[in-house]
Amino acid sequence: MLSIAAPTPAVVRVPHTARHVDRAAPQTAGAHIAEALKLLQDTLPIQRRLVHAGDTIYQAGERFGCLHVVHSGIFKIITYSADGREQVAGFHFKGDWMGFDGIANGRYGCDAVAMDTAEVWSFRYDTLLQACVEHPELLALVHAAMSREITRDRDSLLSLCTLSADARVADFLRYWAESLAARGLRTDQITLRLTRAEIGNYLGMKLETVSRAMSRLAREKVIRFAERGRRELQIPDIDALREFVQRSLGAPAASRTLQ
Amino acid sequence: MLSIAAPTPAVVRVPHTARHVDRAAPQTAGAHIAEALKLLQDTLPIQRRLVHAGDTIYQAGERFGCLHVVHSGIFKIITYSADGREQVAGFHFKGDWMGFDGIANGRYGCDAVAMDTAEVWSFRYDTLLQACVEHPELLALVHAAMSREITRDRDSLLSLCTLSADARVADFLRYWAESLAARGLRTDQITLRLTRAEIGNYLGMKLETVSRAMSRLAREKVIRFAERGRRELQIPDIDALREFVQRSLGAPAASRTLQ
DNA sequence: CGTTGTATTGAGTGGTTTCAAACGTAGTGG
DNA sequence: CCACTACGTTTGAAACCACTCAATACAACG
Repeated sequence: MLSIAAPTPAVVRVPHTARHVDRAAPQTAGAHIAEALKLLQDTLPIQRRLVHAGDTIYQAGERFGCLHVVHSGIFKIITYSADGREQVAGFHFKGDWMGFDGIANGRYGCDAVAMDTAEVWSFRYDTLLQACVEHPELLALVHAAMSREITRDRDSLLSLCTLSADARVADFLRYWAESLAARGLRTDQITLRLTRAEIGNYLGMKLETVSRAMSRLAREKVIRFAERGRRELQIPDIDALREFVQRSLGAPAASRTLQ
Repeated sequence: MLSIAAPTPAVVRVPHTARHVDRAAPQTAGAHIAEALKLLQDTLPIQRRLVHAGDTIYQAGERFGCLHVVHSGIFKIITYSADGREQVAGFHFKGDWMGFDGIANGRYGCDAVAMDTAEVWSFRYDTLLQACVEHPELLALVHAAMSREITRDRDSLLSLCTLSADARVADFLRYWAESLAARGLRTDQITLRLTRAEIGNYLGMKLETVSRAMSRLAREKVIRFAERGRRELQIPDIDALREFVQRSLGAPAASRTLQ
């Protein structure tokens, strides 16, 4: 009997809400990240690179040799299917690593593209491994980053599979705002450097659906559009986004749960 | 799975051992996996565990301490959202590692549940790290496994976001069959130890939709149901599944591409 | 043989997509 | 400065795919 449906966690579960809120404390926000970057700086030969919006750090199929850490800016990850479908697979903020997917078969499996002016630190994978022998903290850092990426991917999957279009957009904005907050960046006035089409691609819906969802979110005052264009928006209260997701879980064709 | 390039591994190779007889294999199928398991056996104190269908290896929230490698059987991974939604997030076959998600914050982020009688090898993470200092191949093994998991998660995302329900089911069956084939197991007669509800949960659709999709696949002779029940099925030709996916890409609401 | 859990199938509803038009913003050059 | 263009966004109406509800069928088990 596989009783999957028991929703009451037998063990202590760490809600992702708690994780991020901890780091979002005004002073300590981004503290780990700063430490991590410092550790890298102290133990490895770094190749710094400044890039502009649209520049690619690496491309799918390219020979793997380096791992990359975001020092500033935001990057998007794009994967391709064998038949050419393209998919925005994730985003990487300050302190995030990129390129892990290349380790297994010696070639990168996706593109990493800068979304604005950014700085990235690159390290040769083999020298990184060597340095890890003397500095175990370094290895711990890498493993934690990979672990987080796996967890994050699963969260995306969960959002995709269980939420309606509107809720998915809300959840995406929550994720984006929290990612910024965790790094001590402003969340009340954010500028998405993504088109509706890209957001839709990432969330598995069409651009019109994204647009409609955001209009609805604005109508319900969960987000607000800035004066300028519809590209920058304000998120007065991140919890309001969470509540919106909860609300939309009740009514519509949402419950894609087991049983 | 990118069509782009030949996968020549740049990572440290384990020397070929003469004896690695994986039962019923086209010679090389499952060869690395056998090697990997042997390496583990030779370098680490293993805790072997036999489990039955429904048994959990670890649960979300439980303190992280061990990594686990599937020696036989198939496991499913289940994640939960803060509000209790549950999500089948992936499957692990022979040679696959489980538990990476626990590294980052010291607690597992999901459940790992056996789908049939299975054997799992468990290792304490800290002793694994120690062994890696003397055996760099071991570290390469772990990193490759994490890397593959990240890539696999992205493939899931891509399938979810760009394929119709029917195509998603076909793609899932292709993935399942290939996972078996890669380990030298039979693919012409497979028994899914999943309910339609679980498949639907994994693929982001309802059980009825899964059922209808499979009926359609059977009608088009891409799959065949065995005499017994509708649980075991035959896949005469894996490429037929691939072609079905391609076919369904042309017509319907499929092109969720950018631009 | 009834019970239970799972699978199949149909009919109707509804959420997303599709198609289409209009609007806003930014950039360019007359 | 104002066309003019290009690109992205918004919004509407209709079509479609997947979901919901419901009934039936099937297999395993006590």
